[in-house]
Amino acid sequence: MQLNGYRTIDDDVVFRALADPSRRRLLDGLQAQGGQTLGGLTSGLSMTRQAVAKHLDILERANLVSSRRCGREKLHFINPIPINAIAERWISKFDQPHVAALSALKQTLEGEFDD
Amino acid sequence: MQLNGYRTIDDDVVFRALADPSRRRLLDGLQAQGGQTLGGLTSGLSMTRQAVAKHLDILERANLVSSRRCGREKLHFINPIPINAIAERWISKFDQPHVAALSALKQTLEGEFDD
DNA sequence: TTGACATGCAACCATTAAGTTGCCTATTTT
DNA sequence: AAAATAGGCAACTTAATGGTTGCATGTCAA
Repeated sequence: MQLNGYRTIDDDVVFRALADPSRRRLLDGLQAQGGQTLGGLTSGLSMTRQAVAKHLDILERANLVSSRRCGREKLHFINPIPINAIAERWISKFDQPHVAALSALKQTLEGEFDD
Repeated sequence: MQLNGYRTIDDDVVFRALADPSRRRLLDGLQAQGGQTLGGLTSGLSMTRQAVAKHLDILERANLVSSRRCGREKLHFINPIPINAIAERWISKFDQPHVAALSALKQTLEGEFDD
């Protein structure tokens, strides 16, 4: 388990990254299709490419998105781990333990049908 | 299941409320002890009472905190439901189901030993 | 090699947001 | 009633943030 100080800082970067609706939409887009380029993500977002680039940078710093340079393109991928970690930490932090446990169990059971 | 438009708006209010570290600390405080007053929450936060009041207002609007007037005092309580809902929605939204299920199970088991 | 395409970088602008100060209202308490 | 306590309201300051424009760099294709 991590030290509290570090955890707080990490949380802060992630929460702030998630606070903007445009960034959440970008995550939606990357969830729908991984490996999209900056230009690809920009088209349809009624925002300049540069603005999208800034958002992607924030998402990358929050470790919510990872990217790979490929020639003159940069491919972006969603990184679900921090979202998962933070969400679960907050469930266990702010919920009555039994509620969290029940939800977790429900999730667990539902998960069995997916593979 | 809610309509997507409404959900997005709700999400936005909650995410923005959670984006500020002072507000997350307030939630921590209310989790540790419910029914605290504005003044009580202010003491120890190196912030003016008015600033705390603004934060509490934002948390209330996000439905993360509820309050009850009691004489000249206002008592505040954490409302875990939206956190739970949003966290779970994001787990299922952005994670491979089996990863979420495994983590959830792990959390459930470990949760028994947590403070 | 030249032009087109994909991205990077930097300055700038407008708005929001966090926090402050100052004052007012309401409820206790003595 | 008067003083003390708890909170509400509003204007203001400052810094962060989301977005823009303009130009530079790197890569691919003809």
